[in-house]
Amino acid sequence: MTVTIKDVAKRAGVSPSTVSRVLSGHPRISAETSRKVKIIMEEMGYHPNIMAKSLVSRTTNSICIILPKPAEELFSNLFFMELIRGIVTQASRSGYDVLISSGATEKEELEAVSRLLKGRRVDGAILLYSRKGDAVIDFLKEEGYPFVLVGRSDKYDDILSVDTDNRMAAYDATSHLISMGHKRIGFVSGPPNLIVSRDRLEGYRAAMEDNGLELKSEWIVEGEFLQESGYRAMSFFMNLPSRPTALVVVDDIVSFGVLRGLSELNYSVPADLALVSFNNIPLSELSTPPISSIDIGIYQLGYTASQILIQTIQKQVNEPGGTKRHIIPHRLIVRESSMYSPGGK
Amino acid sequence: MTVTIKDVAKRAGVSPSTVSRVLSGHPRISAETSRKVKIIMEEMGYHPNIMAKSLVSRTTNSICIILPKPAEELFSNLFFMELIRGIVTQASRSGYDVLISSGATEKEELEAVSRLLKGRRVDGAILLYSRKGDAVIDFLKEEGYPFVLVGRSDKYDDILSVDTDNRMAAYDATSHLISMGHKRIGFVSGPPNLIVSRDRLEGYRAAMEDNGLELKSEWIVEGEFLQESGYRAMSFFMNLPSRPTALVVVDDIVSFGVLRGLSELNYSVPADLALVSFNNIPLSELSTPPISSIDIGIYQLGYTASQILIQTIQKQVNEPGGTKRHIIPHRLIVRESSMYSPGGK
DNA sequence: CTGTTAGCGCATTCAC
DNA sequence: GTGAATGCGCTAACAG
Repeated sequence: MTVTIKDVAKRAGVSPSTVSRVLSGHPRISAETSRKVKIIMEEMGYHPNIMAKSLVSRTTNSICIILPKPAEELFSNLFFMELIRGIVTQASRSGYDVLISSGATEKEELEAVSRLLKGRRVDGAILLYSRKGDAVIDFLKEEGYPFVLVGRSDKYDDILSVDTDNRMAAYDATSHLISMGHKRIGFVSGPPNLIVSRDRLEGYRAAMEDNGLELKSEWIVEGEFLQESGYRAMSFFMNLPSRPTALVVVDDIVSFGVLRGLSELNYSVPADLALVSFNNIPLSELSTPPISSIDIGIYQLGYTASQILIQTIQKQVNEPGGTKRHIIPHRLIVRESSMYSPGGK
Repeated sequence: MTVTIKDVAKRAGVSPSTVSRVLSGHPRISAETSRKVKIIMEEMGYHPNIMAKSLVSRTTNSICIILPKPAEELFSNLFFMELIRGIVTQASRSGYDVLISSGATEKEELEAVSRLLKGRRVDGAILLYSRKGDAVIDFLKEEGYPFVLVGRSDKYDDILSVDTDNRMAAYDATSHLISMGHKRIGFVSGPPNLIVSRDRLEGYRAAMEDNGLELKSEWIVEGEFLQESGYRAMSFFMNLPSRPTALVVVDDIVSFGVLRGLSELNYSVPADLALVSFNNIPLSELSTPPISSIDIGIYQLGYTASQILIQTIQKQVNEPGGTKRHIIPHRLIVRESSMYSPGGK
């Protein structure tokens, strides 16, 4: 049923090697033979067997994406799909296929990665998250497989990664609120075991300190990347004796919860509480009021991750001089949720 | 560097065939040999080469997902990611890998599918959309490759597919509005070349007719699966001499645009215009007001698609008696956007 | 320029 | 029960 090189060769009256040479665009081949073989391949509907090719070339022309397991519902959907789009687009352009993998537990995740890399099904991997003390990173680094991390590792400084400068992004977001005249600014954070939560919190702290503003621990709450987290935080914040007039929120989705919470408590945004969050998902401009957000270029993050991974794979050699950590620039999109100066200015 | 069966065999003092037999759980093998070999495999860190395995077994244990090319921004993100999650989860459980593919144009898409299937890199494919007259479907059907369509084909009745009963779903949504006392009901549709748009429109029409309600062509607008479509539709609808009091909207995302449009025109939902839409994305309950929506079980759609594809692949034989079209049940989630009866009831 | 040979790592015949 | 041989489809040396 399947048409092989051998079949084509027989039909064309040449040797299999010749056909193979035509396929790979070998230089030392007569133009006429090449043309003839190509026509016959077309006629017979020849398609190279990718597996056989990989087996002998010891390279698969494909990479894999490791989806994190947890139930980060909303966050995952919007954020990861955009990331995946970037990765798949770039990989396609470079002639690479993308394999998606996930595991129910961290152990399963590791098994999947191990099977894929050690079984030589893929040439490299992209990790879409950065937890504290991640076993998958340890494995990949130890075994020396090409991989890139979207995010930052707290353990290793010398691994390939693509990231937002989250510290600076949070600094910028906070500074914006300060420049609007806010002095009491709170922070709604994400899960403390994610590096991104910690980096953003740190940036917020730095901005507050640099501007000589008070930093109250009760103005900082931790939660998930879920709207519920923002929702719950509100009943807490608004009952504080000295409540903040503005909030930096770790993710747009959480902001949606914040908005809902405030509306139920009959507070209005931005008059009672101004808001800036992160990621600038498309829906943040559709909420009432539209949310100010730091755009981190998610698609670009994915696109770049794929690019540097494939470069690394093709280079073989790990040149020690290369940049390991790639930063995608962010920018603040100011919308209605932060357009208010307290103190009646 | 790589450990092969041969290496293990040499170290264990047995033949490669024996090791292979242990690997595949062959029955005629002495318990002791089996144990010994397994230990050595563990010690040496043996991992089967997936490519070599596929080459000889003529099966890859992987399937591919074809992402549609267009820029269906929001729709894609939320909807497809959920679908993918369902597919990947089920495939993993069945021991299958999932490959994601897309093309910039329909031609590229076809090339990718062809390369993957004909090149024997995957055993089957899942199509995530259903356009009118899709060339990819023609190809897959003609060549006899296992595939399943998430959606419905207008051309073939006998292909494997997983779908919502969109006609009935729209009928239900419309009936709900009618039962609330609405008589002038409009419909905001999606791209007319997508089957889903047409099915939902048809269900709306049927419900209107069955209830003896007038069906005005100016109450129906077509657009994209984007919030802009809903936004634009509003300035049109609300300027109609006899404007509808309720709307069935083809997708939640479009409803977001509708809400924004109405709020800018100073109309309120549901008092001035009641709303029901489809897909029940997580954010539909977060908007103000929360949107009534038909939940179509997106994750389930993906999960089922993967399941029947893999079943088909493993069965080899296409038993003619089997069900080709699988319907995932939907249900209406009533929220504030439709909780209003016109005429002051 | 072209043909011959020898594997890539594995599974599946056969023999014994 | 186990070992030896053969081939999956292809590429990469070798020779000419």
